Amino acid sequence: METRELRFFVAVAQELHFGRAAQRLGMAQPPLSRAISLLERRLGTRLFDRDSHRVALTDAGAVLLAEGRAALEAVEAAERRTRRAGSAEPGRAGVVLAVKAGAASELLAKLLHAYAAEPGAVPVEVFLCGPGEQERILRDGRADVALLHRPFDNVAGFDTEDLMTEGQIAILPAGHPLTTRTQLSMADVTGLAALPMPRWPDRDGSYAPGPGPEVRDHTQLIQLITLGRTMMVAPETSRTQLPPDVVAVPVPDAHPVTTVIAWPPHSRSPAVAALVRTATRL
Amino acid sequence: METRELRFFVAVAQELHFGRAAQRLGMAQPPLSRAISLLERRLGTRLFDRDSHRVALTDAGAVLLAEGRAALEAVEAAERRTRRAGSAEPGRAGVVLAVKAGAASELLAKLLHAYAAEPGAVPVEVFLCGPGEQERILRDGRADVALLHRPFDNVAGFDTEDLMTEGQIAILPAGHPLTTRTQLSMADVTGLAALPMPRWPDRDGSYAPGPGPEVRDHTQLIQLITLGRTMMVAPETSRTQLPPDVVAVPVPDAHPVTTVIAWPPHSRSPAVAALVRTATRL
DNA sequence: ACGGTGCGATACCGTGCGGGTATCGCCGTG
DNA sequence: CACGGCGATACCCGCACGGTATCGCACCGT
Repeated sequence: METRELRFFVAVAQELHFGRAAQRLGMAQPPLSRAISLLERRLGTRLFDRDSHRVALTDAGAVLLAEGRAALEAVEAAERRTRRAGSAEPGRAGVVLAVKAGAASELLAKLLHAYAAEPGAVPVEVFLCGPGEQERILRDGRADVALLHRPFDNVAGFDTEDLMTEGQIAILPAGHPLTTRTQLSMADVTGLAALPMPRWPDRDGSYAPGPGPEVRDHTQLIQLITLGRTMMVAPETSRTQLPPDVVAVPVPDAHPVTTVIAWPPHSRSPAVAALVRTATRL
Repeated sequence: METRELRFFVAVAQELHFGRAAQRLGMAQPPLSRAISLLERRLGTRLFDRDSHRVALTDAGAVLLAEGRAALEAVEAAERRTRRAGSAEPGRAGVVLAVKAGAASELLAKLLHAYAAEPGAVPVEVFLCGPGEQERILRDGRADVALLHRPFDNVAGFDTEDLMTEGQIAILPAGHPLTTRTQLSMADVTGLAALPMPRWPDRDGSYAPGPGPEVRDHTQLIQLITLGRTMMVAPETSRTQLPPDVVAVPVPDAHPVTTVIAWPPHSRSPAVAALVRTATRL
């Protein structure tokens, strides 16, 4: 199976419409139809149930959609990582480390400092990204290694080492009634009609419906908290980056957050290995 | 990047010889040379350092070899799983479970029995394979889920759930001096010149050099033990399948063996999920 | 009931790319 | 120094892939 065919298939499977899929692929509809039915013939299986007015995935099609997406990502990751490895002087190829902007900054600083002192250390480019984006960045090859946060980030398919575990705190606007408490429970902070939790964008950039404000990054969120529009529950160490006009209150029963260092399991990079070794020794 | 190009590249990277690689690919050498240099141009990077008498991987080439192999495996897995999903009647697609022949037989029986009793259970095909082969079978899509044994099998890249942990026993020919002992240490059993550990085939079917006999499956191995030619260290539960003319002695300091159920992290199969759920509840 | 419309399938055509053969250029070797 | 082995280059050919035109079908509205 060629990646071209897989891309065709995935486009049709997403659109469930040959015409629109063809448009998205920048081609005409007939060759797309032909390519799909040729693929079906080669696989010995229908991938779509289609009459002239509806297109639906078969069971086999659903399998190919899940598996094929993963495969396409692997191919693209291979391409990106090769490009990156090639655009560096030989023997000194850097690594890209993906971290959530504003998270684990102290740990990150210690890690970078300790790693730089290692013999044979290589330049580390830090790729700052939005919440939950590290996973995608690491999967698609834009990064070689990442700091993720369980249980928020999905670490499936990566090798990981735990680095630290911490409790969470609620971050509230100054003067809010709850700020007088010395600690809160999750029941206290979820479902506050006056202070709904913010909504982060999905992978495709869209927002799920809900009462909270739509946010895109941390500064935006902090600003909305100071304005008394929302609140958040975050790991304890984020306390160090808060402005003076918000208040942090521990939430002992919130799920503890574990910061892990993650890398693709087939990584053969000595630099990634050294970075991981350094991280686990902190 | 197309999988065709990747296959070309991997062939050359393995052979480090354009002529032989072309032969293996069933094509002539010139188009292969052209394809590789076109790929290099598209990636903006040399993949091989080559003069007229030597071909060697560049750093970028090494990256592409590791990443590209994983990507090709993902594509082939997608293809196999789709074929399998398509060759079953709709809604009743079976699952393939890979297990090492002769291992965890009691656990396996309990699992199959318990799963069959679940509502919505689906036929489970058991794929019996040689030691360490499960990983490959699961990675390349011939199986959907597998029972693996840490620390022997490499579970990197899979999601896993631990099922059981057990100690190991040494399996010796009856009458051997060590069989009088009530327990042994690893130091006792490794490096016995008279009873060298057997050698299992590599993934490519070849054997590493060493003193032990070359074995291919369990019955062969057991027979060699009864003949007094070798011995083995195996999980405790394998005791139930031993013939009467061998002796098992506990080895408390051997690394404990954990049987895990493993599946590809992107699996969307409800049947696999149900099987895993059943397994963890045993 | 019937023409309209939207969509996938089919028919047919041109071209560019992938593969083949012949040959060159380079270098290590007896 | 002639030879042989190997990768690169030159050139040619066939076909597979993509485009346009059109068909067939099913669901509409009137």
